[in-house]
Amino acid sequence: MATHGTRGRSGGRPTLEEVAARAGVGRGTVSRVINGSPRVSDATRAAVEAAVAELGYVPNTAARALAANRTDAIALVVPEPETRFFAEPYFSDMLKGVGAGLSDTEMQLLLIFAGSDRERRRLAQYLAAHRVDGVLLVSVHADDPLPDLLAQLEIPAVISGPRSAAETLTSVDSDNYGGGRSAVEHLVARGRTRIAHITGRLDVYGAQRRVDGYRDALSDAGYGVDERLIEPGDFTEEGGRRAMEALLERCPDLDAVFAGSDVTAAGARQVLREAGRRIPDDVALVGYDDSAIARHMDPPLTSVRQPIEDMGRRMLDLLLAEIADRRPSVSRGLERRQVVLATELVPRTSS
Amino acid sequence: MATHGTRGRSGGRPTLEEVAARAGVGRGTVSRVINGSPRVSDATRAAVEAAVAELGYVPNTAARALAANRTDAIALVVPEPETRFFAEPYFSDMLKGVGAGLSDTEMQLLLIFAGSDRERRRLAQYLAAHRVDGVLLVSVHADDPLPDLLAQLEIPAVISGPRSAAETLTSVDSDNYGGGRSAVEHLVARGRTRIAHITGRLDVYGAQRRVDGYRDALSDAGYGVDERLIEPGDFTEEGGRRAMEALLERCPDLDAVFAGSDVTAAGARQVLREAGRRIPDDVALVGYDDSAIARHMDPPLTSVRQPIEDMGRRMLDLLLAEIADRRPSVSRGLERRQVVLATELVPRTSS
DNA sequence: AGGTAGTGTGGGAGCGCTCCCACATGTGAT
DNA sequence: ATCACATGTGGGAGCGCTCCCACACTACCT
Repeated sequence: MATHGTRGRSGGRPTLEEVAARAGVGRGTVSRVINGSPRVSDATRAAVEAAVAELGYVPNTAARALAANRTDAIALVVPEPETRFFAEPYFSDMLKGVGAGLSDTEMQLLLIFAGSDRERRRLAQYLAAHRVDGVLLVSVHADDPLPDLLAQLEIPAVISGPRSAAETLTSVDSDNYGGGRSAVEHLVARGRTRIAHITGRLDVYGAQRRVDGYRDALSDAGYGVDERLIEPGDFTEEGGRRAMEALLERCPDLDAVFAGSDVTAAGARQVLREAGRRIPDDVALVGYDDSAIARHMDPPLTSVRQPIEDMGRRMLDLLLAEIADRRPSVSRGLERRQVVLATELVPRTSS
Repeated sequence: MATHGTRGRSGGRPTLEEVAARAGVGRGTVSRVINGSPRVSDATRAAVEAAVAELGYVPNTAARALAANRTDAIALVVPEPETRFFAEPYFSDMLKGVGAGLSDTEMQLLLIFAGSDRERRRLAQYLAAHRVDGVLLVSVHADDPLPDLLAQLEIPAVISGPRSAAETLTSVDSDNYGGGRSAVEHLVARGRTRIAHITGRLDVYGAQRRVDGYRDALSDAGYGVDERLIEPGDFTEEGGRRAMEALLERCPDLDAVFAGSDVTAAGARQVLREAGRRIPDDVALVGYDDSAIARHMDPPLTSVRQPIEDMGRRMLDLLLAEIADRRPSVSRGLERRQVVLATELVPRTSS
């Protein structure tokens, strides 16, 4: 009997070995049953399952992780301060989609914020320790080093919104170009001719694509693109206000505004109000995201809906597939996947 | 050379053994340095640290967890659907406090929602597998079985808001009784005499305590307690509306309302408006939580502030202490701790 | 000189799994 | 009967740590 190394465990949790003894089989067989291997006879499987139930056996994750070199956990990394995470419905919707997909799985989801430098260092450490099998990365800016770190560590990752047209990571995105187009086409159809655009942060690729859509739709409609009607914003309300003020001063004759986000639109709306412009009579307003704020705005805001929850779901599926492909089985260098989901314009009374 | 069990590791991450070889010391010594044991000479420590840096060594968490029987992770369990979590600033503030405290630590925080039955089963499984060293439990109702499960599994836990006066778990709470009192005292000082109360969910102990404070403050002020002025709510806006309607019908002469939460106050405000009562001229209104909504309400809402972020911080500290006390060292059955933090009335124009 | 502490240090044993080789045993084709 | 091959099964080895015992060495007392 080992008087050694028994370290205070007092008949604690049952182990595989104990289940095996109880079921009258070997350790390997129990492991096979637990992991759903088909190479077990029905009778044996039943016996093992009975033993598991009787003993209340629960696998020891640490031991499994050590032996199998995997963690059964993935991380949702948000390279933003927590405040933004809670303020923007984008993130919570995405989380909802991921969570829904995860509930069919044994996988555990970790939510990691990497807004500050300190948090980023922690994250780097965390990833270096391979404490997750894969990473979902949302809201990444063009110059973010995180994707490269992930690649270097050979950690499967899926990104929401490619960093550029040449993105190497698997990505899921909504059709920002099409979304931009549809907003403008809608305004054109409503008879607007002087359509301004307050962009999102231009170091976010999706924001650029919306601008592209805006330009092309205007060209296609036969209106030229007046560069003075384009003003950079940053997705925030304050940014929307500033941009709207600049636009109003520069082009007082504008009759429509396509804002880079609903929050931006809210900022623009305030300035328009203060300037005595009625919405939609004098100026039509279209937002982006179709978040709760759009429905509650006065007047309700026309907005371009992104299927964010679906995006989360798709990201998860792709990540799980990539993780599965790295497992002992064959590593058939998957082609890189870039999934793009359609957007949809939701018309309301602001336009 | 082992041709066996080498399982595809191709000069992967360095191990303790490799660091030891590099530094010219034994495995145990490296472990001691990594874990900050004082029983290492300065020269040896320096040599090991150099080797660690050169090799870029990062401890394998799974191996550590297996050998030491701990996970270096704690969970923040929210027994609510995710939607509520994002909707109520209470949770995000608490998360902020916990996160701040955690950044000084090696501990990892997991956010777990247990709103649905399915999620609760998953959680139970998760806890049974001892995948966390401790649990922070927020927003627990009186009949929740979770605390008992935790106790049975002998997992250290700290609860925000005791379930009753006889709470056995370590808890951190704000002074709900005092908060209730201060709201009423404030209204009395403002000359109000017919003060109604829309309660919170009464299966939440804190909501009961606010009622107690309300009653005692009224008694002390020399006004009796008119039971008809007390109407149960449930912390929601809709509940506030319903309660306010009932109150107005039953006691049209009321001149003040103390609501169980800011959101409830928002609901009450709507009904008061519709009934043609001016705030604060006809009816003074006081909320609870001092959330963002209080500042943005029209008119700005007087509210009782709870130091939620501090509460999160304190909960974390207590949990870490409890975890530390279970470690190999002496287990000196700590006295149960019930921490109560002060609340503060923030007067605004609604009263 | 002989104890008796206290420091550092090395390394064996073991944590509870997964992986995989070895070995049955059971088919069907030759 | 003989070989081939699939199907089940047991158990050794090893994942990378922590814990702790054993054994130096050094002091500092008797």
